[in-house]
Amino acid sequence: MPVDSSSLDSQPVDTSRSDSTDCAITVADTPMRPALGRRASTSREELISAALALIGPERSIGSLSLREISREAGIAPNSFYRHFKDVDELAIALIEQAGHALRTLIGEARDRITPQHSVARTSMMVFMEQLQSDQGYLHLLLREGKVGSVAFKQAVDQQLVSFEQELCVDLIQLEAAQGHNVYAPELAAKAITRLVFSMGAIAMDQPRDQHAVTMEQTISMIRMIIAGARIMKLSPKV
Amino acid sequence: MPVDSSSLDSQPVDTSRSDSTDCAITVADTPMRPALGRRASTSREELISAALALIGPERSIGSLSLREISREAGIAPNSFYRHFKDVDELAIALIEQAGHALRTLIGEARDRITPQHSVARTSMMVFMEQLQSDQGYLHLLLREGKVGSVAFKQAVDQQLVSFEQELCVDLIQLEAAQGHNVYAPELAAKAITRLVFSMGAIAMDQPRDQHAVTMEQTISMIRMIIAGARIMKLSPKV
DNA sequence: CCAATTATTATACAATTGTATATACGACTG
DNA sequence: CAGTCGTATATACAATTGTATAATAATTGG
Repeated sequence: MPVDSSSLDSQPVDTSRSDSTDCAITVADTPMRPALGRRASTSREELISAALALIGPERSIGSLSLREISREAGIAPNSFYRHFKDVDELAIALIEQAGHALRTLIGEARDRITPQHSVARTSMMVFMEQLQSDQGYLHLLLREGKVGSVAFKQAVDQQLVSFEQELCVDLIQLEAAQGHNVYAPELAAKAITRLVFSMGAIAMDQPRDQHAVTMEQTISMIRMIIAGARIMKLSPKV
Repeated sequence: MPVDSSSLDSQPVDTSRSDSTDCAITVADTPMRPALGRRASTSREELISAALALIGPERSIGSLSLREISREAGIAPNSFYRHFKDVDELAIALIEQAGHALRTLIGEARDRITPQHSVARTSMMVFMEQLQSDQGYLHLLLREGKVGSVAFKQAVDQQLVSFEQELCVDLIQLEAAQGHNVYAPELAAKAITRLVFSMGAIAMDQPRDQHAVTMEQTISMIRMIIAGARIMKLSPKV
């Protein structure tokens, strides 16, 4: 509980310009002046991509500070509040955006499924493609699922559930087309989804030349699940 | 970059005792005196359990500060350094302890496997038991796997790999005892392990009365994997 | 074109953090 | 008993954080 405090905030103390009655209204507005007052209002998206730019292998969303994000976005710390109540709120928006983008992508890929490449393989290929050309996004869903506020975790989970549901539909349809029928397709879809995300998270911490191996492993695992689900449809007791 | 600073640290400013030349050597050592100087050296374990006490649904290890942990352990912030270089180093120690404890527990449980209860069911029961009587520990391995420093993530992953290996041995043995033979048992074991941990993490964020459902779902998933692995042993093409 | 509104800013400040420094205590060694 | 060494502490401090306040500029509506 500091008693005395003449400490200034923000940038290094510049005694030449502070402590004067009118401190900000410098006469000649040099082009370098940070444009006090109003500015363009695209800041919301800028904040989101600033956060996206800051997260990395060792930085999770939860470890980002409001000031850090604002700094990266090039706005004053307090401007943050105009767009989000919290860092947490931004995090949730980010997750929703990531989930949506990724599902769109995988959805498009699934429309291109050919008889040569199974559902499993095609989906995994898109998934790993995304992982390698990490524009960001995928990281979020892979690793941030289990830490953070309740609201945040729910947001992540909701995205995963959406994946499960879409996969479930495809699974039933594609298996039917091959004359198969699976036991508890929603469970199989959940198992596959969670497994793929687990394995994806593993891949993220691997050197890139191991990705192919991990991908093949994952495809084998998916096949086990599908094969098992077919069998269990025929005789649920195992 | 504060220029002036007569601010004191720690507790609220007590002007009656600071700013004197000898500030700490109070004459009469009242029994309440915080025992300056040396103390028992069990502090390392105390720090670990202090950290364990602090983590919860909304607090991950990475969000704990050195000072917070020290406070909880009842030692001075700087004493922390005598035991760990970092909070990260403590986190790794904690993970290793958790993994060891849990594997011991599940190992014991597997020795009690009966023909009535499958491997899957027995292991899951122990797992969920641990989850419910959350003495801590399990949380760590379930949710902290993918955020934090590289070293930390490796430590968590190493524990999971140990689980996989033990499960793999059991899997081969128990399947053989039933006259079965599985395809790529190490992959099946990995799939099961990762799935169980994923589902466990889901359960942690659920109300307790849903645990039974989640557990049954997980067991079904495990059966799919095992059934699939059996089939694929017979004809690897699916 | 002026007033009201709104978005953005600068400044401030208490809290907290990690760590540097010096000091105090206890236990062992002689 | 004295020395000294490892372990703990108190104090200090700069950095950073979240947020409160008030000022300022752009936009909008009349």
